[in-house]
Amino acid sequence: MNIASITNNKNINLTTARKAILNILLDSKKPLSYEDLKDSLDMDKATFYRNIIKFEEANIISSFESNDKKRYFEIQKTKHSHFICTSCSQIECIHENLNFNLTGYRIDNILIKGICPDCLLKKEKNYD
Amino acid sequence: MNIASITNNKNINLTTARKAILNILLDSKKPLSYEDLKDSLDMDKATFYRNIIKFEEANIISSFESNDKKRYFEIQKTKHSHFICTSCSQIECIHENLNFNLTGYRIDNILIKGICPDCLLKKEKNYD
DNA sequence: CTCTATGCAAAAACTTTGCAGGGAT
DNA sequence: ATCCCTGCAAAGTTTTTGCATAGAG
Repeated sequence: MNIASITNNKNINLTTARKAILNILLDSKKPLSYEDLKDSLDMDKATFYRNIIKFEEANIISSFESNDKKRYFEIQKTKHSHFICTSCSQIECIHENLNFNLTGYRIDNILIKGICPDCLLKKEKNYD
Repeated sequence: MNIASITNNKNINLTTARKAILNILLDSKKPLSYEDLKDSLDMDKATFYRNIIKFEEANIISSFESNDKKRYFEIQKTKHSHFICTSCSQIECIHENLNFNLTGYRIDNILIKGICPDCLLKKEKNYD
């Protein structure tokens, strides 16, 4: 998987800025926020966000808001869902198949919020 | 279901402002944003948001960000998930049981993003 | 040349914080 | 008397917009 194949037939010029964004997201194992990305990116935030809008319109990347109120971006290399711990704000990719039938809907991504096993254990220790 | 039973044993004084917020959310069939609520609420936004933080800490209400970048609040009367259409931004409550086993996790709510049947049909008509 | 992409600065949208006054116990 | 709650104004955070310049085809 490479950025040329991703942007193929999508009407997206692969500028230096766009390549930089896509390459980092492609290499990353987890979704990244603008804050995570900005030090590695040599571009203005306006350019970043404008390109993000383009990528999302073209269904090249997807984003979701995490517990820390920041938006996280990713290229979905394989179909997966996300678990967000509302206690420690950790984001986990869930590769288990979550199957349910919402007939007629196109499902793009699934966000599950709750408490992760680690935080659940800590809670038990503190309050029991 | 009433607000007194909801706040029972939760260390939350039921002030006028708090009753107002909870009553509206309790009556509503769908999640509401601050913008949806503000005209019906006679309080400053600071008071609103401070109380929301309290309610969330007490697990009385939950919130999620929708496609319009706004935060939507609700009291979960019955366990359900939400579907957000990234095309028309509509929020739907999904009462179907989504079953998968994430052992060790506490799951509080599930957000599904995609395209709703109406928007899918419109897309087909425009582009086929 | 024309169209698209970029940087910079300013603005926008939503939420939070500081502080001082009010109310309840 | 203390503690919690509130309003107002100001600040904070993330994202978007306007405008002028630079670059690609």
